[in-house]
Amino acid sequence: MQAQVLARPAPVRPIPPDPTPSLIGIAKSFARGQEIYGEGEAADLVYRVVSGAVREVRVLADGRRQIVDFHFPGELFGVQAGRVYRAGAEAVCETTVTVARRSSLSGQSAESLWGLALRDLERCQDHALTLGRRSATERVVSFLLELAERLDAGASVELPISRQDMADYLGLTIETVSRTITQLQADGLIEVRCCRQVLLKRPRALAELCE
Amino acid sequence: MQAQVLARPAPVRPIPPDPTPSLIGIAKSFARGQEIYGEGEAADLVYRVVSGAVREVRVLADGRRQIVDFHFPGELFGVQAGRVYRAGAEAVCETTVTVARRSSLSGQSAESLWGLALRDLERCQDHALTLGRRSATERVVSFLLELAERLDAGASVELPISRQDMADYLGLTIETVSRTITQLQADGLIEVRCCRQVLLKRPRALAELCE
DNA sequence: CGCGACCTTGAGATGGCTCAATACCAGTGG
DNA sequence: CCACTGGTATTGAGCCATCTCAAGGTCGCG
Repeated sequence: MQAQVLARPAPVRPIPPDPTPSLIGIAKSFARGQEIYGEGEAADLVYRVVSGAVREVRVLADGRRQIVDFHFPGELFGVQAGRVYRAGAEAVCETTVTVARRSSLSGQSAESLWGLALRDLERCQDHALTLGRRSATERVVSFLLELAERLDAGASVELPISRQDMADYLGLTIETVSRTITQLQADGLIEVRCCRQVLLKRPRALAELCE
Repeated sequence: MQAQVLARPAPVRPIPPDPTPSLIGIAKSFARGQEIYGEGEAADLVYRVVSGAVREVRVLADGRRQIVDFHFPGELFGVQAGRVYRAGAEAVCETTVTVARRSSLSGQSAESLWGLALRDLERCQDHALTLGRRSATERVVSFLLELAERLDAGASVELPISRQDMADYLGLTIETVSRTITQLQADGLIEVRCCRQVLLKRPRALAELCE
């Protein structure tokens, strides 16, 4: 049985690393779990995470969920090719964003906007590889490593993300995620201080696990 | 046992629907299966399909393959955020493309390039939903429907794509793809004339199957 | 203290995988 | 013309990774 000191979402430091185009907008806050916009709504606004984290969600008619991406401080989201959001966006934890009209992007250089979309695309393709071809263990490990990198967290990762969100991102069930984490700990590869704080004890070995 | 009149790839009509930026380049042909560029190579060229079809492939160290996207006539591919291709590109069948230096894109408008990347991204997110949350039957059906639409093929889809490529795109094995198609035919939803030519007999029912 | 949200663990079921055999077709060479 | 080969597709049988269902634990909060 696992020690379970804290079931609250870990705070995410508001560090905008700003490789994205500057975008002035109105600040807005969302509570944990709150919807920022819904699938199918008119996509006339674009957003940028200031602090917290955002999930982009696609849902099937029968309720199956797939999180297609997370966004962390400094990142832009809500930009669409069409006039409607293809995925919903929700706050993963207490989150603040800035909002701007989409038209306010037109002044940006082609390079910067295009680069942003391309980076998202590449991350999505990595994700597709994970979903299509990796085992449960590989999925969880690659997720932890990706998160450590994106949050610039070193070896000690504070998960702003629940087991359910991990499962919905990784195409697994919550039970499988939980069991996998337990097993990784039993193997000495990670240490789970509390369920939202994970220490990557053997990053080299972890990286080898997923390729 | 299935009639199997033809195991050759179906030809893909060279119909560039040209919503993409005009891009003059040198024409080049590739044989079925031939590599156009490899994962990790310097990404200084961009390509456009003239006829045929192209697959973008990510491969794990142990050989597991995931096709992250297909490209059909008129579509651009090979554009990267970084300086290196993140996925390899291969000709699915006899294919001709035009090639240009990446720098030749800089004259294009922000809107058009950006829109292209965003469309690819949205398709990739759909793909992630399929890989993460749909059953084998749903995957195959959504693939057939997507292909019918992208090839503008109506109800009679000529697959330029082998069972193995379908499997590698859908995150399944070739056996599962084959069994699924057999079952769809037994259910009267499709008719397989030869293994590369599929008739969607009840498109409505098929669409309902995957959402 | 009791409730609700979240997480873990166990036992059994199952969808898709693995391994193996067979079939079909195109091309090649005798 | 046939035999043979290699690439592709289909089918079957058994297995296993993950899912489902169910129970219990931990924490934060009213």
